[in-house]
Amino acid sequence: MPDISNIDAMRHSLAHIMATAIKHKWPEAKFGVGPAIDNGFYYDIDLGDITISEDDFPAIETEMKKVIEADYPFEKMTMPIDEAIAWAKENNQPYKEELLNDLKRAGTTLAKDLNPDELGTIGGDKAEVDNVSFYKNGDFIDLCKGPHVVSTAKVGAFKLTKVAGAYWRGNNKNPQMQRLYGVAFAEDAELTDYLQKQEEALKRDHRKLGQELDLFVFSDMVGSGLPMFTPRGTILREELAKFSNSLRERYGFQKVWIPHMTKQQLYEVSGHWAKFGDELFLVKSQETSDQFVLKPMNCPHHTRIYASQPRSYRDLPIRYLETTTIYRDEKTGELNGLSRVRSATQDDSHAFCREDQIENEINNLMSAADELYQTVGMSLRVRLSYRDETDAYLGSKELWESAQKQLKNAVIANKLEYFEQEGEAAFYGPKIDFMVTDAIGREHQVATVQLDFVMPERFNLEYIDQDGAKQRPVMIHCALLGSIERFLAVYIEHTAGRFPVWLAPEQIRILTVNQESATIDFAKKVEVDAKELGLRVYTDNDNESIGKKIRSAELAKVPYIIVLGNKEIESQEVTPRIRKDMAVVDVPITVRIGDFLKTVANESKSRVLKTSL
RNA sequence: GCCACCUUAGCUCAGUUGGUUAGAGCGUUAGUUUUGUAAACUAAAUGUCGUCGGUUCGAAUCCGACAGGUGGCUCCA
Repeated sequence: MPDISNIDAMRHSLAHIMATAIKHKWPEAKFGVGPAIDNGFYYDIDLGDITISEDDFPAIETEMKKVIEADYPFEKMTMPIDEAIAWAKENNQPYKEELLNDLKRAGTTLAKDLNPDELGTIGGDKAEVDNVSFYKNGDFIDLCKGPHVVSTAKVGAFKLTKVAGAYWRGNNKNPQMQRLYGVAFAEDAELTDYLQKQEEALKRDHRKLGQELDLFVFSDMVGSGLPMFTPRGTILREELAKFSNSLRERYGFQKVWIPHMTKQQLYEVSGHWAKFGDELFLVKSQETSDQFVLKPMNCPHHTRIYASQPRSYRDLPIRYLETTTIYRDEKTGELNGLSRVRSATQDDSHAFCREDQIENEINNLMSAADELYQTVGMSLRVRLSYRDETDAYLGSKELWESAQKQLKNAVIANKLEYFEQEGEAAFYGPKIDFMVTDAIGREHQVATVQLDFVMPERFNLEYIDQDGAKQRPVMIHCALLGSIERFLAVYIEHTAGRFPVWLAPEQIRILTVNQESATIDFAKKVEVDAKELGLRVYTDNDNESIGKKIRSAELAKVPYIIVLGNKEIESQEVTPRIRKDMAVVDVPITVRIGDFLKTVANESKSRVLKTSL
C-alpha cells in the first residue's frame, strides 16, 4: 500500500512519468516545470508546432502505464552547476538551462527570485546551489530537487484531465507552453471519489442552474459578459438588494442615485483614469466634444453629492447607499458566467466620517454583514488587511495605526472569526475582506469594507470642526454582497438553486387535481389570498397527471407545493409538500389553508431558512 | 488579450469516409383522458446546422476569418 503522507512525492513523480511518456512520443519535447499541485500535478511542455489535445490523452496514459509497470527506480544524482548547464545545452533543454543560469546567478538569494514551483523542479536549497540534483527513471533524466517515490510503480491512481496554455514562468510576455494537468491520489477509491465530487460541483454550476431555473440569460447580440435577468432572476436580485439596504438604512444610510456615466474629468481627478484607463468603456457624445465614460465605480460620483454643500462636524457621518451597476471592460478571456462580468451591480455604500468615528461606523457595517451572512446561511470570516513597513501607502502613519486598531476593535466587538495580514492593504487605506465558505467547502471572497484616506484628499473634501477649522473626512467604502452578480454565482452554487422562502422566485405552487370549474375557482381563490399576503404563487392548471405536475414543481425547486381538489374544497385544509432541505420533520402535516398561507408569509418576512410547518 | 477545445430545434444530444427532403428524447401545441403527491395516451409544429467567405459537381461534415462559449494562463481598483 502506498504511503499516503508521500502523496506529493507521488504526484511529482507522476509529472516525471508523464514527461517520460511525452519524451517517448515526441523526443524533441522541451520541458519547463512540473510540480505537484492540489489533487494532482502538471508539466509545462514546449513541442514547437505540435499541439497536444485531449484526444492524445489515452495514448499518453498508456505510455505512462508502461513506465509504471516497468517499475524503474528513481535514482538521484548530483552534479556541479556548470556541468548541469552543459547537460541542458547538450540535451536541448533551453528552459532548464535558463533556470540553471538563474540559479547560478542568483546564488544564495535564489529563494526570493524563483517561485516555489520552479524551486521544486530545479532543486533550490541554498546549500544545493553548487551541486544540483537530477533524478533518473529508466531512460528519462530530469533536473529536479525531488523528493520522489522509490520507483515508478509506487505512484497510486491518476488521470490526465486537461491541457491548457500557460506562459513560461507565469509572465504574459514570455512564450506560451502547453500545460498538461493530471489528478492523482494514493488509492483508486480516492480518485473515483474526487471525480464524483467534480461531477457534483458541475451539477451546481450556476450557469447551468441559471438556465434550468430560468434566472438569467446572455445574448450574442448584447455581448459577452453582459447578463440579463429574467423575471425570476430579478426577484432574487431585488430581494437581496432590499435586504442589504435595509440592514444599513437601520444605521442611518440614505439612498442616493447617480447616472451611469460621467465626463472623463471625474476620473482624472480621482486618479482612476491614469491607473485603470484601459478597463473603462468610453462613450462618445455626438453633440459636444466631451469624452464620457461608463462608471467603473461609484465613489467619485458620491463625493460630488457630499461636496455639494458645506458640512459641519455635527453632520458627520454622512452615509450614502446605492444599488447600482458599474461597467468594466474586462478582457474577454476572463469572463465567466455571473462571477466575472462586464456589467456588475454593487450594493454600494459610502460613509464620510471623522477619524474618531471610524470604529463606530465599522462596527455598524460588521454587524450588518454578520446578520446578512447568517440569514443566507453562509459562514463568514474576515481578513483584516493592514499596511506593512514599506512606504507604499498614502496618509499619515498615525492615521493608519489608529484606523487599523479601530477596524480590529469593531471586528472583535462583533465576534467575527478573523485573521490579520500585513501588506494586504490598498495603498489608500486598510480594509476588511469578507470570505464565505459554501456548502461544498469552497471559500469565496465576496465583499470588502475599505477605509480610504486618499479620495477625500483628491476631491478636496472637507468639514468644519468645532473650532471652525477645515478638516478632511475619512471615506468608508462598503458593499455587503459585493456585486449582486458575483454573489448570486456563489449563492446559486451554495444552495444548488434551493433558495430560502424569502428569496425563492416562486414560493408556493398550487396544483389542481382536475380541470373542473369548482377546482379551478377554488385554486384561483387560494392564489388571490396568497397574493394578498404578498406571496409569490403560481397555479398549475395543466391537463396533466398530478404526478407530473409535482415532478415539474420539484424540479423548479419551489419551496411549497399544495395540491387542491375536492378533498381540500371540503376540508379547507391542505397537506403542503415541503421542499426536503427546509423540512424539520419528515411527516406530512395537514393545516388550514389560511394558516398555511399566513405561516409562509411570516417565514418570508422573517427570512427563515427552515420551515416551522 | 494569449493557448487548446467547442457551437446542429427552446433544452440535452445523435448525425457513419463530404452524397437526396438533417434525426431522437424532453419541452411546446392540439386532441383523448379528469387525473390525489416525482413522468397518462395519440398526433402535430419547430432548424439560415453560430455568422461570413473559400475549396468542391456537391459542405452540418474540409479550410479561413469573425462572434459566442468552456478549461487554463495573465489580470481583477
